[in-house]
Amino acid sequence: MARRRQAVTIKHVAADAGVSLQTVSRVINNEPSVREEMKRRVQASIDKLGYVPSIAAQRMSGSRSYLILAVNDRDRTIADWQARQGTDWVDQMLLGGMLKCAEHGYRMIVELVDTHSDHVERELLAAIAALQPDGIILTPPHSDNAQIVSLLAAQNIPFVRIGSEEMAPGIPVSMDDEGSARQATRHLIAQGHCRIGFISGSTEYNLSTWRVDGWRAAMAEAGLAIDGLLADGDFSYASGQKAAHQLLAGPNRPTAIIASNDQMALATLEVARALRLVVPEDLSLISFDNTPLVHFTRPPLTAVDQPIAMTASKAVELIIAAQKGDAPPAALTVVSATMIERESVAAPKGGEKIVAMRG
Amino acid sequence: MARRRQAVTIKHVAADAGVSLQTVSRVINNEPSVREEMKRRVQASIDKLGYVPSIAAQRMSGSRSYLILAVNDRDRTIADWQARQGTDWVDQMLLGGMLKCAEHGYRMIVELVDTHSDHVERELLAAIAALQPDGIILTPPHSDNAQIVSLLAAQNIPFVRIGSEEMAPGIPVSMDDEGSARQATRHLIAQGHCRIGFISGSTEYNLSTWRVDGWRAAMAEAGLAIDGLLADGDFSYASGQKAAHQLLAGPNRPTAIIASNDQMALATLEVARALRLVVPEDLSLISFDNTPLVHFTRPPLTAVDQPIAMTASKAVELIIAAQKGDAPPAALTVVSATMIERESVAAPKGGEKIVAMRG
DNA sequence: GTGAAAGCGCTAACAG
DNA sequence: CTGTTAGCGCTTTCAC
Repeated sequence: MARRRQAVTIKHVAADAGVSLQTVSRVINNEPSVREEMKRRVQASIDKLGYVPSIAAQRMSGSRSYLILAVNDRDRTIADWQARQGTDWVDQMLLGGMLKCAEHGYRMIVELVDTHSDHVERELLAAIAALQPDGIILTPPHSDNAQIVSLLAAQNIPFVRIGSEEMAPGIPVSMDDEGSARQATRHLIAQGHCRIGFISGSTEYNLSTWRVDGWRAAMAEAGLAIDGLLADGDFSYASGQKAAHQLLAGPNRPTAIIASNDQMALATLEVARALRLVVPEDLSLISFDNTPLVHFTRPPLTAVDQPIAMTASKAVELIIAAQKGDAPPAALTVVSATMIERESVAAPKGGEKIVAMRG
Repeated sequence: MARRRQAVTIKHVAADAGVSLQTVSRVINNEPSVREEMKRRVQASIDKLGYVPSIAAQRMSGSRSYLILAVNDRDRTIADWQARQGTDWVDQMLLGGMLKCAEHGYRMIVELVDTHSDHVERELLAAIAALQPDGIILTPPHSDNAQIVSLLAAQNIPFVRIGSEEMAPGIPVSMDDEGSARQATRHLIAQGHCRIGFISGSTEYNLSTWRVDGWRAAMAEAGLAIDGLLADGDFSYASGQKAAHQLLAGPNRPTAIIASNDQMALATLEVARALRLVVPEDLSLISFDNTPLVHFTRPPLTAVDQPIAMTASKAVELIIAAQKGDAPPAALTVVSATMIERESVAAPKGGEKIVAMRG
């Protein structure tokens, strides 16, 4: 392949505008110390020649690379892509993150990294060395991986930890998992439910714990018991089936269930159907994440939306700010989740409803 | 932000191994003219120091950037991401393309470009100037956009046109739309269907035409009439509703329908339900693309899978080969699609079946 | 086969 | 405010 060179460089612009390279550079980087008239003149040449700075050259000379790495868990991401069940985490990251990047002349590069492997360090370091990104966005379960976090801190590279609340190095951005779990639980309580089951997610993810905590808190504040109402899952469909069975097959079953993700909610729906329980008449159901599949179930699921796009967008903003030298936010950044009401929730049958209405 | 420099550079490796920069460079690029022993010695230092070449520096000195651009239509892509209906085109591109890139030390960057706008050229040129990618993957409808194609050809940059069959500049890779439409139609004919309706896609996409052609060809080879059996859609749900209505509401309606994408198939399913037609008993249905939603409909849809991951992977291979100087394939590269059978197809009721069985 | 020199496009540091 | 100088890390000549 022929060796391609930059078609039009800063030199051409400088020559065309009759100024030094430096002045052009200053205009490009929007530095204050340039006269308006100069600025205009240079900008005219830039537009005329269609000049665009080479990020490789910019990076070389020690400034920004205009690259932000979005680091996702390799196994889970690939599994999701292959399963084709509609999990659109990466798309939502791109939607929020890439578009925000574009606004500022940055690009987002998706990078897959094994959380588990003993060569996490090597993988990450290699990506950093190769790309020299201006910032890194960590997603669960990386966000609270001590090894990764300390490595990044040592590299002195701005990074955001999505879905984290730990005040470790890097900027944590929470998606308010506990709050939204509480909100969902309260919603069911307000409908008159007293026995509300909860299916938890993989303990590898801290957000699993927070979601359980939110449910627990809401139940407690309403003075409701939770014995036998918590079932363990791991986000997989199979684990959801098992958990739903455990919750629904016995006596004194819950009148409502919250599942920690959509796959497990789907599983619960199937188990309910098999048990001849009609949703929402016999069983109300709320799921977490609000991935595309919630539209297609019968009935469509009321779900807590995981605000990934918004969070990714926020993460990019925080990184660009950090890059500019701004201090990170003092308080935890929280992007709040909202619950999308569909058709899987109703008041419970029978007396419970009345009790609640009186209360 | 502190100015970050490459932690370990080629210099460190050279010093450690006691050789010149040049030799290290040769080892990195796997050039033949290095003695085995030297190579081993240098490699040992590389491993020891954890050296990874800086892509920016490599790019600067005129060699590869190890970056491949995957160019998608901005409006459509963003609309899909926002709609959250499970369209996973980008994911599948990443699955196939990014993983193949990783095998060769490349990265894939997703880029969104407006097909329509008058500044397509500027957008693309800007991306090329900024990133200096080693290759570009064009997706429909860009793949047959003459403006884009000639621009890229002029840039002397290897590019693949996915979903194209035109022998224009760049390397076309077909997903065999006509062939798979023919296959789907034949499948229905083999089940005994004689009146097979077809809902076409947006004419902005050439593949829409090919899919129609495949259906037409299969109908013709079976000696079946197609009058009143073709309805125009544009890939949207709404257009699918309209087309399905047109096909199903009149007299002498088809016993089977092929929709040019999943959204329109979904719409057809709803229209059929409204018309009290049971799928597949009263109406067989085959859709195109096989996006996640096909799992979740009632019944799950038999669908022609669009082999995006495989195609993206192939595209990356072709670009890397071109980059190395290999000649592009002489013949059109075809990644064949397969039909995934689910539960939306059955033999038609009544006489038609018998006729077909006799034939 | 290996090494030394030059330069890719840009910016940081310093002059003026 | 603007221009000059010196690299950034690497690969390409070209010598040896």
